[in-house]
Amino acid sequence: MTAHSHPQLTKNQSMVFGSLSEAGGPLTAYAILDELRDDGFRAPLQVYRALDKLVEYGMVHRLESLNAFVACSHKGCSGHGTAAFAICDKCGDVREFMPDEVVQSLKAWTESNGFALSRTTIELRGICKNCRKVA
Amino acid sequence: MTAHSHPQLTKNQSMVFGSLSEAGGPLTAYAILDELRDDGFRAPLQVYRALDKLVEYGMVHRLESLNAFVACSHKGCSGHGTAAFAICDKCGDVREFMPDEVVQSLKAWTESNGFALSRTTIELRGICKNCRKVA
DNA sequence: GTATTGACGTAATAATATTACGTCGTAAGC
DNA sequence: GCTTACGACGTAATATTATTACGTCAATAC
Ligand SMILES: [Zn+2]
Ligand SMILES: [Zn+2]
Ligand SMILES: [Zn+2]
Ligand SMILES: [Zn+2]
Repeated sequence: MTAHSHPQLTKNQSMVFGSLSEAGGPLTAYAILDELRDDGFRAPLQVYRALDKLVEYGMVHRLESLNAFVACSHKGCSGHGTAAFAICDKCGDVREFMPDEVVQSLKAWTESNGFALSRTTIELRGICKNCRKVA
Repeated sequence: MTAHSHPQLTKNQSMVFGSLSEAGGPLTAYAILDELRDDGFRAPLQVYRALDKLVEYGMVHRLESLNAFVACSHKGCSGHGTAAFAICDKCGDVREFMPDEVVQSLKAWTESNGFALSRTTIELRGICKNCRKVA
């Protein structure tokens, strides 16, 4: 499997990914479980196992500050560099973006400090443009 | 209270802050609770309430990717700009730094996207310099 | 003095995540 | 063919993290 092909998903992985894609926003593991109960899901572990793989494949991102998961906004994506997330505390909207400069700058820090980087979390909390207008 | 003075801490807040300072690294809320049982702490809420205030005062930071808390490494600090954290997955060491360029760059993004930023999480996971030497 | 406020104590519960153990199907290895 | 190894799965139990609810108390504001 190359960096730009989808791995073959199992049934459970497909269903979890489908659930997240349809949602169009972040869901917690237990919210996904509830969505999929009618499809035969019975236990959290079924969800967590699928999520582990989907995150590994780069198709789903974990939002640490929400304890939630979101489908990658890059459609058909099977992995890309570090992403950042702007999370609206009012409407829950999540906007994924690729902050290249930021990543470069952090990389420079890790290199000059001998830190072997494996994973980066960048999450911005605040109020999105839309919600500010409504205010 | 100014941006650079310590607020007067309550007894519980002092104890929680003391516990975190002594630890010299991240602790979960329940680890703090265990530390403080001999001092009369009985329930999680006592810890969470103190942590809420300490985080508000900028004396303690929450590490989202660990669900843990760490005393600000800037001694006597009562609040500063956005910090970043390099977390070693081997030894658990946490290094706090101020990535000014990164913060500037993220700020630029928020401004050009109409996002009203309130809080920023930047956490790097990997292996620290020391642990790489030992390997 | 009374009302408001903020910190506190305690119990109960909710929400998130993992460990443990057994099953099944498939693909190698021989 | 037989066996072994592996990965995904099902289920139950449990661990870990966080919040809600409700009452007390002391300090301050009016
Ligand atoms: Zn993505
Ligand atoms: Zn919004
Ligand atoms: Zn700090
Ligand atoms: Zn280390």
